[in-house]
Amino acid sequence: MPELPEVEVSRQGLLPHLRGKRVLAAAVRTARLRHEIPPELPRLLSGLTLQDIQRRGKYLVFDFGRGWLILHLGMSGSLRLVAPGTPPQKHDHFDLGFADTVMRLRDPRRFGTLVWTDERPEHHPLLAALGIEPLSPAFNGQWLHDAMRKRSAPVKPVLMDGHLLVGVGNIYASESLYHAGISPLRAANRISHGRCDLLAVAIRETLGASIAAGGSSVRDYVHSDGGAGCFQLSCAVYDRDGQACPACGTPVRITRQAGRSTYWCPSCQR
DNA sequence: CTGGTCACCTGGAAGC
DNA sequence: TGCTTCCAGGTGACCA
Repeated sequence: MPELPEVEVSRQGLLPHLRGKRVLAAAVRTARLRHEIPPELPRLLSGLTLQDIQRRGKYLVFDFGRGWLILHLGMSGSLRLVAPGTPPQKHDHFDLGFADTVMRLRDPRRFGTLVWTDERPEHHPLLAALGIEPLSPAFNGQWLHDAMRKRSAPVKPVLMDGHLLVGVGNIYASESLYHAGISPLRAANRISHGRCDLLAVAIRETLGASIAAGGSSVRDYVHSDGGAGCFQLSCAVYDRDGQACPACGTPVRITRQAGRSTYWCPSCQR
């Protein structure tokens, strides 16, 4: 499920409930995620106080001052807060237990990741090679134009390359290109400066609007079933194959790129 | 280096 | 109803 907005909404929803609290117990029920959850994790976490929760790309970093828990939700992961004693359900793989609440990780497809590090997390192999944050001030059209200069692949899969920029997954790649009026089939290095400016703005605004939409229901998101809250923003083209483009009415087209579905308006996007 | 394909895993929807 | 097939919001290993 999660692209950058969903991860950020989770972070914002969890932080006020967990910051400054001490871990009473942690439990690993299923160790075999994408990377094996270290068996000693409960022992390492017990007694530590959660200082902060940061986000890097689609990763959450739980800062315990002298160690960091790095978490990725994969395709199907979600975090929720449940009352202590709540029986785990199928696919509830990990608990981080505090005195008054339990943060529970559910991930049916088990593409998620949960690792511990003693070193600065930005040096961890999972995070060290990540690209620029699209919501940071340094990300703009000029940066994008430079970064894509040597990329002759279609722009859509290039936008999804986490080594270039983080957080733009399959949904927001399609949506951002639509809002910028750029065809997903266009070679990344054949987009003008001016259109890179438009694209950078579209990426930032698409992500930002989605965070804002999810953020308004953050409490529901973490406290209820954990699934729905942040997907209220309707998409213009994503998952709308054959439906009318909101701007011109042309049927939205679906194309396969690098194994992923791309949705776009062949009339508005050139 | 770059770009495309595939595997990892489960579950829901669609097709027969 | 029940079986089969396809698809899903991520990532990195592997190959040409």
